[in-house]
Amino acid sequence: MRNPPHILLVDDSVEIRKAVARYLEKNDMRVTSAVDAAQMDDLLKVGRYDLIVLDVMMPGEDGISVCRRLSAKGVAPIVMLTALGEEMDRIIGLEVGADDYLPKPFNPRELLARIRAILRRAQKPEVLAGSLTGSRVWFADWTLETDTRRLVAVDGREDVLTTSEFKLLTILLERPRIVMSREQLFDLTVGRTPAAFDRTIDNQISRLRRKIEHNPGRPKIITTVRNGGYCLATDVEVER
Amino acid sequence: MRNPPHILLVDDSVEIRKAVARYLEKNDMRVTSAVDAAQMDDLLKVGRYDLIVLDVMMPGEDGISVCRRLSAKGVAPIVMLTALGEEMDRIIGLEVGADDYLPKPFNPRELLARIRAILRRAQKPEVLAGSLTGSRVWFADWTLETDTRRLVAVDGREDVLTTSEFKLLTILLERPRIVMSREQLFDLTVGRTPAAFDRTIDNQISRLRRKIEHNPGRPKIITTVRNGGYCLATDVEVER
DNA sequence: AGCGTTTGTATCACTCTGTCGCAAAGCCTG
DNA sequence: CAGGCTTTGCGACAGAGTGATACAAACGCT
Repeated sequence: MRNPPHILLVDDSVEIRKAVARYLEKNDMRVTSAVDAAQMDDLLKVGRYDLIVLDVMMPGEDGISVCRRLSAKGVAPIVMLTALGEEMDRIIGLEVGADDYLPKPFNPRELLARIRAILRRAQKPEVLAGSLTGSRVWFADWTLETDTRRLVAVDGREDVLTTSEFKLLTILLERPRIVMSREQLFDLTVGRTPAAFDRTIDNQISRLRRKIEHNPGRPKIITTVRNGGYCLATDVEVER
Repeated sequence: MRNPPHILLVDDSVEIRKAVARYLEKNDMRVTSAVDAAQMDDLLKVGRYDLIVLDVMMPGEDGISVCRRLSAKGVAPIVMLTALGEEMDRIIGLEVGADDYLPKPFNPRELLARIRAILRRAQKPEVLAGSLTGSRVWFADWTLETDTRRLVAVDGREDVLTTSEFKLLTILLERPRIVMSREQLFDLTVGRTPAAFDRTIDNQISRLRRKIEHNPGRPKIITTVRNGGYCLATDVEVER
């Protein structure tokens, strides 16, 4: 996580925006505010936030709809602010994908505590999120130049990966030692959910192995996990 | 996450344990209960849980202390149950490292919702070898390369373990000299509770022994504990 | 449009793993 | 110590999962 966590606060009330922003800033957080969903979208286009605090009752697109939209994309964890009422049930039911909610009126201290709790939880996976763009990546005895998609071995051998081989390898390199299901890999490479019995990933892995494994029959870099998927079984170092 | 999430419930009241367990189980979760911190520690020694529900008021070590201890080790996310409704205590709960809290009396639906919210966020990617990831493990006269699942003997013999053999062995290596029941082993390898009379683990053990025991008929590394389970009967050393 | 390359689908052989069943081993009772 | 019961070990088998090949479709380049 970047040092002071950056909170995006969406609420139509000036008083609340001011009060919450001041309180959170006093407690080592950065706060950017938006009055409604439209303004929030503009901010999200250009910036990254660690957490979004979202009012349910807003003019224009309401908080529940916004929340459903955002959480599907997994932009950032979301805390909803709700007036006591029926909506709360829906939020508690998690149909919308919020990570927590707080009934109004709330104590800013409690908001702070909840934000911290969520950020703390979100911290772990953060490590994996780094993109490899424009870097050089070392793994096993290969170096991958991510801008040219060229693979260079320590012994001088070299090879160029195709687009999808590269994409697949990159995804694995970003998550070393983590078992990735075929479904996840398909999703991350193609961007869709695979049909049942789709063997595309198997094939891509097979082709990738032919290029990077010393002995493709006994793969050491990309291992198979039966009923699980595939796993990059080496350390990875990124040179920026 | 392993299939149905496994919840560890710690509360000294029988009624609460029963009610909560029944409700959560009805909603596709597995629940294991402990009456106090000591019993909880025993369970944590041999099993893995996706989330811990922890009562604050307990005889023996109290919930706050337990929570501080566990959250420092990052065993699992924690939901605290507190009888005290005042805000102060709630916040203390969160600052002590709980991931959420719920004031008693609570609606089981709400507990379920919060548990789901936390699990969704916590979804830890599966790692092949748990705490042994990326290391080399010495035991008996074998070395296990956790990267490649390769076993190398001092005399040069070597072998490659299958995914489930590897998983099983890893689990045992992480708990040397501790008797693990078939149920626990099944849980940790497959992620579910075994059906009655399931012989899967027996078989896996048998296959594992064929690979690692000098004389599989007289096993010295993995010993059988009648009516107990199996136990790794050697010292283990991990080389990073 | 024509060519080579890349990617998806179908298929077959092989491995892995859960289940079944029987035999062996362990335990208890008398 | 025999007999009966329970628990465990292990071989056999079948079904599912996976790797590799072959081929067809899609793509990109000239």
